[in-house]
Amino acid sequence: MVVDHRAFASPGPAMDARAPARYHTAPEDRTTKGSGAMAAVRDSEKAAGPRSVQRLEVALPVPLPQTFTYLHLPGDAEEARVATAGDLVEVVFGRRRSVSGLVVLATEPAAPLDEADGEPAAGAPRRLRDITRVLPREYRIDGERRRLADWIAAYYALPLGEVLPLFHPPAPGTALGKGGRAAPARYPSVDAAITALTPAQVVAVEDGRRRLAERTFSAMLLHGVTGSGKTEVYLTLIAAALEAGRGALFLLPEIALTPQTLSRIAARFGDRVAAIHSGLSAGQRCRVHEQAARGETRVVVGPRSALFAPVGDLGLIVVDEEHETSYKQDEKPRYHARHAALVRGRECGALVVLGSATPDLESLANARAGRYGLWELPERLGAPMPTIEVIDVRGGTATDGLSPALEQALEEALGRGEQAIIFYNRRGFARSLQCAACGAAAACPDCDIAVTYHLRPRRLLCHYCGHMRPVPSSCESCGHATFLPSGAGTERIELQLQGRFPQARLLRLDRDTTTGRDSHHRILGAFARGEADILLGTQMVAKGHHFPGVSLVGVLAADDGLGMPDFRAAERSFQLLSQVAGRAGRTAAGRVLLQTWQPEHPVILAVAAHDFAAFAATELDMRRQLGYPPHRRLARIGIAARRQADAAGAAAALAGALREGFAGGAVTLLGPAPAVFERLMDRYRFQILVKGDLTVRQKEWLAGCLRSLAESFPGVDAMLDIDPVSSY
DNA sequence: AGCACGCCGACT
DNA sequence: GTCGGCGTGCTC
Repeated sequence: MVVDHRAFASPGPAMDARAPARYHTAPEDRTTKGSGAMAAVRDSEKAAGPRSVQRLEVALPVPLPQTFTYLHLPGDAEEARVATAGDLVEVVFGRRRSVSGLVVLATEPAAPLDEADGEPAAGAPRRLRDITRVLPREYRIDGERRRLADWIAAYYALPLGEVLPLFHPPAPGTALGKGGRAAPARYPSVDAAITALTPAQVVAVEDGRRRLAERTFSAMLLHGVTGSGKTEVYLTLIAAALEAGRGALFLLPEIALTPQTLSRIAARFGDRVAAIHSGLSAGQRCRVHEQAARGETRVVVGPRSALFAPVGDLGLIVVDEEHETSYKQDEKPRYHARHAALVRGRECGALVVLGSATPDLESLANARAGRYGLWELPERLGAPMPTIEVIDVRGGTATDGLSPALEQALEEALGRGEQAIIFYNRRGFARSLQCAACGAAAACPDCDIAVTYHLRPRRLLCHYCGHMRPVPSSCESCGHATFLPSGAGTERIELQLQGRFPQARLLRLDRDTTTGRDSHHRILGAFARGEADILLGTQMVAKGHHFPGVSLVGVLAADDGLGMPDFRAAERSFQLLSQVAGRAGRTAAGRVLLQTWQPEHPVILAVAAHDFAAFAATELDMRRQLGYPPHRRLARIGIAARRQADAAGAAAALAGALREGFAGGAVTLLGPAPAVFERLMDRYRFQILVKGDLTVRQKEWLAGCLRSLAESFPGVDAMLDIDPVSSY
C-alpha cells in the first residue's frame, strides 16, 4: 500500500500544530445588490429609523471546523430582534430548510452593507443568506452553559456546532408560543416523611451545607454501600440548595429504572422539580426547558441530557450511580456527562456530588488525590449486608444452568414465601446454533459473528446489527439436519426454572421481554408488588430497584464478563456483581450465590467479601503497570470500511502519520489492530489506541488528521473517542 | 451530518 | 424498460 504522508503533513503536536479552527469571514467589501434584505433596510429606515444589517457568525451542527456567515435585519418582532452572541438562530443551510445554530459573533458594520457596486466578482462566494429567525431568549446559550459548550468542544475535539444539540431541546420551534406548564410528573407516591439521618449521613449533609454556603466549586465522592441511604443525602442537599435560593440538577443513569428515586424527589419538591425522560414529547421538552430558563423550575432530574438544562444559579449537581458507563454517550458527540457535570459545577461555583456503591476507579483516584472530598456510608440501613457464597461449578454435571446448591437455596426461599432474583447476562435461548455434523455455527451475513438462537419468537438473531432470519431446517453449510444449541441464555434458564419449580410464578426481564412501551416498568412493578416469586433476567435486574421481599440472589456464570478483552472488564464485573448482590436482603437477612468457573478469581473474591478496597487496590495496581486509566488517559481511533484492505491501509497510514507526529512525546500508540469484532454491519473495523494525557492542541491535530484521512481514503470512516468507556 | 445528484442490478 | 442501492460533494 502506497501511503502519501503528505496527506497528513503537519507539524507534530508539540510544535505549533496546524492552524486552529479558522472562522471563515466573508470579505467586508462584498456587495449585495438586489438583496431583498437590503430593500427591507430602506423600508425599515423610513418607518422606524435607521437599522443596520447584522453580520452573524453562526456555529452549525455539522462536523466542519468553521462557522458560517449570515445576515440579519433586526425588526420589531421578537423573532427579528437584534441578535447577540449566545442567541440561537434558525437558518437555511445547503439544501436543508431549517437548522438551528449559535451566534458566536454579531457585528454591525459601520458602513451599512448596501447595493453599492454591482455583482460580486467572478469566483467570489455567492451572497450571504439571511437567517430565518432568532429563537426566543429562553434558548440562548451563554454564560456558564456557553463555557461548558466550549469545554466539551475543545476536550472532545469537536466543532462547537456539534455540541449544540445537547443544549437545546430537539425542536425549539414546535412548542413556542404555547403557554401552560409542563404536565406535572406523576409517580406513585411514597412516604415522604423525613427519616432521621444516621451519623454518617449527618457528616455528609453538614459538610455539604458548608460547601453550598461557600458558593464555590467543590466535588465530593459519596461512597455508600447499597441500601446505605445515599438518596436521603441527595434530597437533603437539594433542599439546602433550594433554601439558599439556588438550583439543582440530579443526574441518573436511566430514568426508567429509577421510579422510586424519582417519586421521592417529586414528593419532596413538588412543582419546583421537572423530570426529563424519553417519554416526553418534543413540546414537553421545550416546556421543561423554558420553565427552567425562566426560573419556574429549580430542580431538573434526568439522564445525562438533563445536565444541559438552563437552570440558573446552580448550587448543586448530583450524579447518582456515577460509575455507570451510560453517562458516556456512545454516539456523537461522545462526551462523558460525569466529567461535563464537574466542569459545569466548576463554571457556576456549585457543589458536585458523585454517588455510588462501587465508585469508578477514576473517581476513586481523584478522591484519593484530593481533587474530590470523600463521604462514606459504610453501613446498610435496617438490615445487614447479604452473605455471598461462591459456588464452584467446575466438574459439575450441567454445563450451564442452575447448580444443585442454587436449586436448593431457591427451594428454601420459595418455601418461606420469599422472592428470588436470578441473574444471567445472556439473552436468547442459545448463544449459537451449531451443526452436529460439520460444527459450523449459523453466522450473521454482515457481522462475522454467530447469531443467537431465540425461541420466542423462534428465529436466529444477530445481537450486533439486528439481522434476523428463520431457523433453518438443515445446516446452511453441509445440509445436515441436526443442530446443537450451545451456550444457554435467559430463555433456556426460564424453561429450566419452570421445569424445576412449576408452581413458582416467574417473570423474565431482558431486552426481548421489554419491547412494548412501559413493559420494563410493568415487570419490575409486578415483581415489587409480590406478584411473582422469581425474577430472571439480564443486567436489567441489577439496576437501582428496591425489592423488599427478595432474600435470595443467584448469579449464573458470574465470571462471564471477566473474559472480555477490555481493560475495564474487571471493573465492570465487580460493579455489576456488587450491584446485583445488593438487591438481596434489603429488609431481612439476604443470601447471594455466585456460580462461577473461577472461584479463586480476585474479582469474585472481592465481591464475595464486599471488599471494594481490595478490588480497587489490585485493579489500580494493574492499571498502573499497563499504563491505563486512571494513571494515563486513553483515546481510541476507530477506522471502518466496506473492504478490509481499505480499512487496513487507512489504519496503517494513519498510525504512521500519528507515530511521526507524536514522536519524542509522552504519548504511546497501540496498533493499528483489527477491532475485537472485526466485521460489524458489513464494515471491517480497525483501531488505534492512544495512551497519554493529550492537550487540546494535540486532540485538535488528531481530529484534523482524521479529516484528511477521510479525504485521501474515500469510503473509509474514522472516528475519535476521547476517554472511551471500553477499549474495543 | 444531511441531503441530493448520479450511475449499475432485480422487478411491476 | 424503471425503482433503488449507496458513493461523493457541498453546505455561508
